[in-house]
Amino acid sequence: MSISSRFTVGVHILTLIELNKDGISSSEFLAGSVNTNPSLVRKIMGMLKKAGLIEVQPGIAGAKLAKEPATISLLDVYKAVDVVKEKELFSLHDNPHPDCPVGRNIQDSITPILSAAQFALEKVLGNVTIEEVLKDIVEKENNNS
Amino acid sequence: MSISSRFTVGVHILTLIELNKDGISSSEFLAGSVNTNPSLVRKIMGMLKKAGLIEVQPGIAGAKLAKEPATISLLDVYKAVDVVKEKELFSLHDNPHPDCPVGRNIQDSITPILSAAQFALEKVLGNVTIEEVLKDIVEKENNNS
DNA sequence: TTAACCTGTATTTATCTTGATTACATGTAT
DNA sequence: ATACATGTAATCAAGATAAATACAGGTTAA
Repeated sequence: MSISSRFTVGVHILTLIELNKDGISSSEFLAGSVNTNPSLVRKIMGMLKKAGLIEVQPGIAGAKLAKEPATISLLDVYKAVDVVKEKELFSLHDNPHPDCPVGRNIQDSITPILSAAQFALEKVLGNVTIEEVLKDIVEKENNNS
Repeated sequence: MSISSRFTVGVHILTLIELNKDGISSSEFLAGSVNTNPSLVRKIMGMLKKAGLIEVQPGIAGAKLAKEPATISLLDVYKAVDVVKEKELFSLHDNPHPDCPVGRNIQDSITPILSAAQFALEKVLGNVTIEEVLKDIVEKENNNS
């Protein structure tokens, strides 16, 4: 199992909007770069908008970042597109048997560990911004020219 | 999306095998505590056996840990039951468009970040052992008696 | 040896999530 | 009024999970 590509697509979208800041980033334009359909892009754009990361208006082509790219972390995107519910990255098996010492305590025992693991993952994502991703891409471009 | 309960069920199974070390931990016994069916338990037991974490023999009832519980980490279990493939916790969207600077570089740019995040998660799991989980459960039992 | 019981493994099925696709209502601009 | 964009819902196929069933093969005890 893996985390929905909505997350990485969201990062892709935000990065491209910033790179194309002087142009018009319509859902069709973005979908072309991601290689998916405009509807999915609009759906993700809706989530990013709701989270206050981009500005889009009905009827008007193009999206812009709502904040400086240096202030948007990958964690912001991760949470915006709702790929993993709070404290639910790991699934527990329901209704372990209460007559067994392990059964009646295992969930309380391991939940903090699982939360810590999830938090460690999120912390890494929180330390990287859209600006850094874009800068890295620009560098890669320069090295290959 | 969430990570299959095979992982947490695996932890449950190993912990109970150790707690019940003087008894016989058959698949039916374990399934009763987990509250699932013996077939699923045997399937997971097969994975744990393959990973060298438990000892089971065809036809002979009961499983035993193959190593000291202090030497089995949750990361060992996580890898044994194969819930997340190597470097594939996050999914990337296939075939971004090569004519776009973002499209042709985004995957190389964010893959190291995603790997780092996944590694951070795994590190937390690697720092907790079955022995610690069992000890915590025993403590919880004592506090509630 | 026979009967009872266990593990190992395959298959089937229902359920859920994802992502692709289509459709269309609503908003904007020329 | 026409053309085009966003917002959103509905549908669909594909893939994964876990429950359930079945049975082959191994072991033990009577």
